[in-house]
Amino acid sequence: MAVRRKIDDYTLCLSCGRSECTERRFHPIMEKSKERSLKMKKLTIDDVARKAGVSKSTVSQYLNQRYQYMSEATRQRIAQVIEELEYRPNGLARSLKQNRTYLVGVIVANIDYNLSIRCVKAIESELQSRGIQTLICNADEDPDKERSHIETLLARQVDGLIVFPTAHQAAIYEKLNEQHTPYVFIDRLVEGVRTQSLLLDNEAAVKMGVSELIASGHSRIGIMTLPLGVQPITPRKERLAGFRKVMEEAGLPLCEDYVCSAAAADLADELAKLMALPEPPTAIIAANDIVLAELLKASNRQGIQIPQQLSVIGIDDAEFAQIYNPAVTTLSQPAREMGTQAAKIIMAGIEDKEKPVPITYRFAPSLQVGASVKDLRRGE
Amino acid sequence: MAVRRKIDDYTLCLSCGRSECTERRFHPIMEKSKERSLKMKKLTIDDVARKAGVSKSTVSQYLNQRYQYMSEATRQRIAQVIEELEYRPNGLARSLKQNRTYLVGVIVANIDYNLSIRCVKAIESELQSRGIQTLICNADEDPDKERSHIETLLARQVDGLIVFPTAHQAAIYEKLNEQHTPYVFIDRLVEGVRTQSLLLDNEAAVKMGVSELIASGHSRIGIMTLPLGVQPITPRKERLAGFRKVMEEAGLPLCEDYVCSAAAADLADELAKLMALPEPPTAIIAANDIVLAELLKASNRQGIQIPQQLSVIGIDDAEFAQIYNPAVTTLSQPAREMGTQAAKIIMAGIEDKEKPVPITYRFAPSLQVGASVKDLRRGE
DNA sequence: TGGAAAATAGAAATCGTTTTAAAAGAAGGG
DNA sequence: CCCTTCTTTTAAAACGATTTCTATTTTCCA
Repeated sequence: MAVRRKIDDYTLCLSCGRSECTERRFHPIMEKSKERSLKMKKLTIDDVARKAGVSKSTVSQYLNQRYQYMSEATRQRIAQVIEELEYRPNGLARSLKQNRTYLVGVIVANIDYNLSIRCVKAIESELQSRGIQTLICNADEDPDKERSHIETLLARQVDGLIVFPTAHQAAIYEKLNEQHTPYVFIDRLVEGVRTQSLLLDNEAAVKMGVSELIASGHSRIGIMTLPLGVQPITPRKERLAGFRKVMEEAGLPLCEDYVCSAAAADLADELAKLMALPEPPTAIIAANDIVLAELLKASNRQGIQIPQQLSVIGIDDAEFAQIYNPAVTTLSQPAREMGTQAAKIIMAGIEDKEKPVPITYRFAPSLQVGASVKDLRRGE
Repeated sequence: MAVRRKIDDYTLCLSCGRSECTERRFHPIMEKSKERSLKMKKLTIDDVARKAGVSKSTVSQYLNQRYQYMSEATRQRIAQVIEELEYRPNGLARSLKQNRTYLVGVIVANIDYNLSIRCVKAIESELQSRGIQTLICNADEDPDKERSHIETLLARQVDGLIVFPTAHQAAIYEKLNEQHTPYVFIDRLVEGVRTQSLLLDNEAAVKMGVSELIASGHSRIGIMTLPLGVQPITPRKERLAGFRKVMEEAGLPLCEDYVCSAAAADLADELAKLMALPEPPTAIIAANDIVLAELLKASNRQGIQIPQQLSVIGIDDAEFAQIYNPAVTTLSQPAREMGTQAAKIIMAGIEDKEKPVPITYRFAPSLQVGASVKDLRRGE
């Protein structure tokens, strides 16, 4: 044990419970540093200029790769000095003067959705390839946090914003329009705001799900979503509305008991109620990741066999859908593509300085066939 | 359908496949904006000063809440003008002058681990409560990306860095020490670098796992990890080494066939090989999220019954462990606490300007009992 | 060799703040 | 009524770059 506890000068083992550790657990011991006090002088462009024997304007030209303004010799000298000194220009000063930060802010409504993370990864990778850094903020479904993040990001002069909005705060976004800050919405819309948006074709997703169920002989189909609330979040609203419409189009009876919107914590109860009906549904569409998770957990606990007793189709990109036994059939979103496109659009907005026509891009879901749908026709 | 396609001026349905959409799918139509060209003049502190009839120094004092330098009347006047104009100070200029950005960079080795996200959420929330913004970067297990992220973040003058390192690039971090930029490691260590680090007590985790299995009568216990590689990543290395040690301490025979490190894609094969042994293990410890995911998927496909045929214990915080049927017993990390502490430590480094003594904090894992371990004693 | 054009270097203004030191005004005491 | 002593207010110098415009040097050609 001794070895493990000495990886560094001190290694306090929080699991050992020894009394000697307790006191200092979370109180890092500091020691005054002499060097720190005598203010570290930072390297500036002047230092480089002096050492290279040129003016700082020349160095600046070099930094911005305008080599036509200097002789080959100067160029090399500057390069060498920068190398030696390990000089790195101060991004703040640069951005201040250039009025460009090469920063794009991403505000995620809820980072717990797998979709968010997948989109963000795509956004980051696309932007990075263009030399832009991404500042990710999580609003945690709180409109106030969303607003405050926008304020902070603007104060930092970000070049653009990609937003998974939490609510319908049109006023904020109107202001962004006024000051010509490019922004796009992704996954969800904000009512009354004219800008570019990228979303799943939610109705198509529901339709594909229902079709799949019908093809397997189901007709008693239900849907579970999170609560709609006063300002319904786009995907929930569209998926629910889509469900009603699609069922009607398919000529299937829509039983209101089969349509349920409830908070995550209440979904288990709702499921129990559904299954206790004289005529329970034979299949349920889980309108998103979170609903699917609750649904699976609840059916484990309640001993509901999937798909023998209940067929399930999920919408979204939950990782666990593929891992669950049986694998859950889902309608997944082209998250990578959506993120990449969002990034491209925002870059167009930043670089072209032209006002884009508001467009809502709709992305097609794709069916990931699992084994969570029972084929009623063959009585499997 | 018509309604849905007109949420905004244009709504192109990417799922409908109509030929008319195809062309413009990803080519946002731009229109020249007249206003954009006549350069938006940004509101500055001068505008406020002029309108309030005071000097800009006074306004600046106001902005920094040093009200003792002005009369109550001026104070109110400035407040009002700022309100009217909706003036927001330029963060770049501020940071440049103050030599403080109120930005902390977080570099995540791999954002696909649930642990990463949970830590990041905790970090973000702790920092935000102190008025600090978090800039999250994903290194994607690529040391070059890690390095480049550090460079960019430093160029932006972040106040501190929280790093889930990808490899053992000591040199970079030495430089951080030299220039007195506070940073901490989390989840993994970098060999040869003296700083504060926060990690799971990996050995304790393995020990708890093995104990749990022994308590249920298992003795043929295996472990699966991702590849160790040339520069072994801390948790893998420690968990594997810990396993060997703990088995020995427990007086159990350690069969080398039961110890396997392989890439995610090869784990299914490895599992098949293990189960095909004349004496297959009765239990396996999955050393992290990814291994557990592959293990579960593979056993689904290979028809291996958990826990009847094989007991499983996972280390880490995979969401799907609780959702899987049966729920998987895991050793989970106190991610929230780790993140919060990392944030606190980095803030201490930033504010106290004192050099911390290098400490490696070890966090205790906790056992989440599921139903993935068969009790061999009762022949369950 | 003179002079114009091209190449190179440098001075100074600027970006939008903060901060310091000093000026101006008000109040109080003798 | 002048001199202190506070209280308010302001001017000016940073912060670390970029950029424009001018000055200097080279080069080249007649």
